[in-house]
Amino acid sequence: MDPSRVAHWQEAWAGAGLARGRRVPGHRKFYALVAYPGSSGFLHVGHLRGYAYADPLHRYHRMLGEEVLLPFGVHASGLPAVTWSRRFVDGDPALLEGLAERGVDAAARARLGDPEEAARFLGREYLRVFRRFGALVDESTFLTTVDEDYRAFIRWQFHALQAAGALVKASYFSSVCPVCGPVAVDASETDLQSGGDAEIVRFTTVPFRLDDGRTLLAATLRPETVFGVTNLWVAPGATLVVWHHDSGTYLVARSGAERLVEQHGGRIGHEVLASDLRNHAVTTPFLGRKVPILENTLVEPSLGTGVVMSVPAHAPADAAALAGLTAEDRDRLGTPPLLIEIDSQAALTSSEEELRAGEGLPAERALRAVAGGGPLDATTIETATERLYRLEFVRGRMTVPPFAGTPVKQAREQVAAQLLAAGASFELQEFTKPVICRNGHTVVIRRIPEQWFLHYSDPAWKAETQELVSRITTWPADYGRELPSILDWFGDRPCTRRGVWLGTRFPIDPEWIIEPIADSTFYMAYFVVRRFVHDGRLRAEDLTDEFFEYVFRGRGEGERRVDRTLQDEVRAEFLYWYPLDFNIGGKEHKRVHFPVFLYTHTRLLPAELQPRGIYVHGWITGPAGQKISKKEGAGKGGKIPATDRAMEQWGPDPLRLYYVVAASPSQDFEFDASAVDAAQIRLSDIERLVREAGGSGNGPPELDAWLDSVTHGWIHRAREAFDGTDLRHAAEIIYVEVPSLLRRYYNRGGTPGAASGRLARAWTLFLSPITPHLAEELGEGHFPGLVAQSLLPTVDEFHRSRTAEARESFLDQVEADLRAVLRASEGRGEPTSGELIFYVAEPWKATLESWLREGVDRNELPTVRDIMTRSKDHPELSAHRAEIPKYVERVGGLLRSEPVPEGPAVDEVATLRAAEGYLIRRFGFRSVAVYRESEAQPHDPKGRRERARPGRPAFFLVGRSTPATLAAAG
RNA sequence: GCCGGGGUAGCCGAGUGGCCAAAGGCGGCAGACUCAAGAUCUGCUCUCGCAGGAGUACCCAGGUUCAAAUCCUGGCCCCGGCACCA
Repeated sequence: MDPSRVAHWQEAWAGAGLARGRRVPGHRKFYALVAYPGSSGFLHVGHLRGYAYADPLHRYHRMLGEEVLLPFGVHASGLPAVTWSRRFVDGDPALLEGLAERGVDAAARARLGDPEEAARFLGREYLRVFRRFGALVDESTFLTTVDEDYRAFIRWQFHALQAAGALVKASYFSSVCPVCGPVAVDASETDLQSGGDAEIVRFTTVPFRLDDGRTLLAATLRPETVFGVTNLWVAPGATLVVWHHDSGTYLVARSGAERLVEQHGGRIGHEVLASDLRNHAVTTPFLGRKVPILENTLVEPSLGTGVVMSVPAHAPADAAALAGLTAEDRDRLGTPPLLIEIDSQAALTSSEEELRAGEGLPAERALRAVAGGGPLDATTIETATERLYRLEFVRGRMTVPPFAGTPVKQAREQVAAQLLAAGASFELQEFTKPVICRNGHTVVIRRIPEQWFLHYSDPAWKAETQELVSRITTWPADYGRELPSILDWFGDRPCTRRGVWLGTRFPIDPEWIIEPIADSTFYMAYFVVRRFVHDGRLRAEDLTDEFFEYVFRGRGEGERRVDRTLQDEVRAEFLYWYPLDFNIGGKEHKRVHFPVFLYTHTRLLPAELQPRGIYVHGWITGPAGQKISKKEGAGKGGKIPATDRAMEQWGPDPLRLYYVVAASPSQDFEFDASAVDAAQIRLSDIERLVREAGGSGNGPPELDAWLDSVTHGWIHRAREAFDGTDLRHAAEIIYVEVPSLLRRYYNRGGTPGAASGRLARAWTLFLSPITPHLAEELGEGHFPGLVAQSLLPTVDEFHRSRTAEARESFLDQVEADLRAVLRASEGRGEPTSGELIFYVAEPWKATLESWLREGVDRNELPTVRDIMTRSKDHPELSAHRAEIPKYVERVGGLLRSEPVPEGPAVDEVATLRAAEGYLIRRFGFRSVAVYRESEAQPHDPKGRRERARPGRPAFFLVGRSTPATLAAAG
């Protein structure tokens, strides 16, 4: 189609007010949305995927005569808009180029230094892109989460949650930049310069008392090995510091002390040289043994506390370090105690067995297994450690009292708990690598003493949400099975932050700003209200708690200042659109957004207003499956085109079809321009087929009947697919199957006429949900209004003829058989033309096959003897007694793997005769003759007629090489 | 480790007990059209086959079944999430 027509149709839809959701009492409605995007940069084609599902679904429902609403907003909360705005101010070249491409003028640019304005700008930009993609978004819903009315809504939401007991206060560990405030440490590095992939490790610190009352704190991930400590390690020449906490005096390395202060308070005192401790001994917890403090180059003072427990029996690094000790020191250690043994019953993998081979301490054996006779370098030690830790953690049991027999997994927790309970032990969290914030500061983990949480661990709330999960529909269904375990793990989440974020001030304590995830859990309800604000019928100051309590929950009298009937109207509107039919979002939402969305709804609304469905889609990735982000994706020359470039190159319809068909919705897929090309070609092919299909004449009646009948079939299946939100399957029917049906109609001798015109009309309508522009173009002049606002055809408009379908299936089978024979001979370079003679099976064979089929269904093939006996009562069979045994032998085994025949019997002779011309055209035969088996003898030099089966006529290709003639020629 | 999902033809990717030698796309081959290229259309694209068939095949090894890509057991390998991240 002419690309310039795209804008024309988009204007036509706008002009008809199609996108505007209307409440029509008595009409069914469909309300679904795409989880709103964050305002972090320009979109690339990957971001269109959600709308590639949402818009077709809405269009489908609209064409069922339902009222539909597809809202749009932008999630401006948090840091992304702040960062983007700062990048603008800093003159980021890619960003400026993006602005230039979009023709953003100086006046508009002047506002972008304000993060809130930047968020609004990006929101309008996204809206423009989605509109250009053909999505019918109701723009009266458009909002950002930093609009005043939205903030009023969020304030109500938090008051309501508090009243419902959903907010609690507790202390909390958070990643914080000491200068800029809290940051999110995650791979997207939205808030960070580097270190987004850092993980948090939780050390247990184990206290070892010196005789003078001071305590060394060793940091460990394996507190259960405290029973096997032979000594402590510190770095050679290390300097420790004193950490004063409550009444305790602890010795640790400086960076560890700094972390302890962040996480547990206290203060750092004077320095202590580790060499001064050289001749001291410390007392181990639990056992009270005296062990020495030794130096070891493997100790990294910046990790943990810089003090390490040595457990030579189970830690390869410690075992390896023994070799470096003087004989005198080694004597002081004594024999390393064994604490853990591997369950002898456990079935070990070969790699696990390998670790245990040989003699000596477990750590020594592991070292030998990994080193294989080679040197004990750092990598070897690390690998041995990793493998032994895993083995003992999974399969090991403690051998020392009081934990003898306890699995290591449990012992670890119990030891840590007992140490903590005894005091003088602390949990110490740290990153596995340095994390640097956007402004270049090192991010730390800090304890925040008074933090507000959403109390998602509340058993009653969780149970209610689980109950909701059991009722909702998810796509893919796997996600529904996964959700209960996600909720199981779901704990309290902090819902406020401090820092330079965008968001809404926490109404209970305005010092805080509500955290971005927490302010985007219930906005689906607010979109309905937003339309009234947009239309000027409500003002932000009207939106009080009383107002929302009434509108969303029917409680109280509402807000006095707002007109009563207006308030009732808003309430009615809310009750009309709710419950939400689908929340559509990328798979990144599976573990946070979707769960909290469900949580919030269960707490705020009654059962009948709970969401009905969640639709999860995968990502569009760059080459090699790389996730693409907004900041890198749209760059020049990349494989992932910017949205505008893609729309110019292909237009929206090929992209929309590509998205729907390219992969299952839940799959990620790599953007592939050549596949969009293919979609475009397919669409122009379809356009031609539809345009050529019109006409008034009739084709051969049996073919027209077939075309109507298969149209009945595909309409039924396409509707079913849409109803089940299986857009991909629907698209396969509409864009792959229908054209091939129409082509077959023509191939078989149908001509453009009334029948193909009926199909084309129905087809045009079904093209509309996924490729709406093309559908309008094809429907222009053929429908009273726009195609997009027409009703889809029903199956009743097309008569189903099983006879016609059976006839064509029969012919299909005949063709397949012919092709198989021709293919074999083509390979020998034989000519394909000649005379074709059919021999149609006699009815007695059908009777015989039905008997055999009965046997197959009972899973016991009748014997020839049974058949012969039974045939005595059937004259038409007994006349062929001589042929029966051979036939049974040949066909009996085949039946099992053949489909059960269905549909009415076909008049094979008449059908083949009617298809003579077709077969001549298609295969290039000189002539085609059809005989009943019984009359065929004079025309059957090779005795082929015996092969005839019901539905599978025998045939003979006259004038072809045969073994006999070949032999004669040779 | 825990939870979840996987390993399908040259590639991507459908497919959950028989209609599966396996949709669709890409790539490849042949033919048509064309001065030619491109585009488009048609057919083919595991192996063998002097007749509509046979053999082998959906990570590997076993098993259940009349029948397995599909169910079960074991193994090897891969991916995602694991908590505050929109």
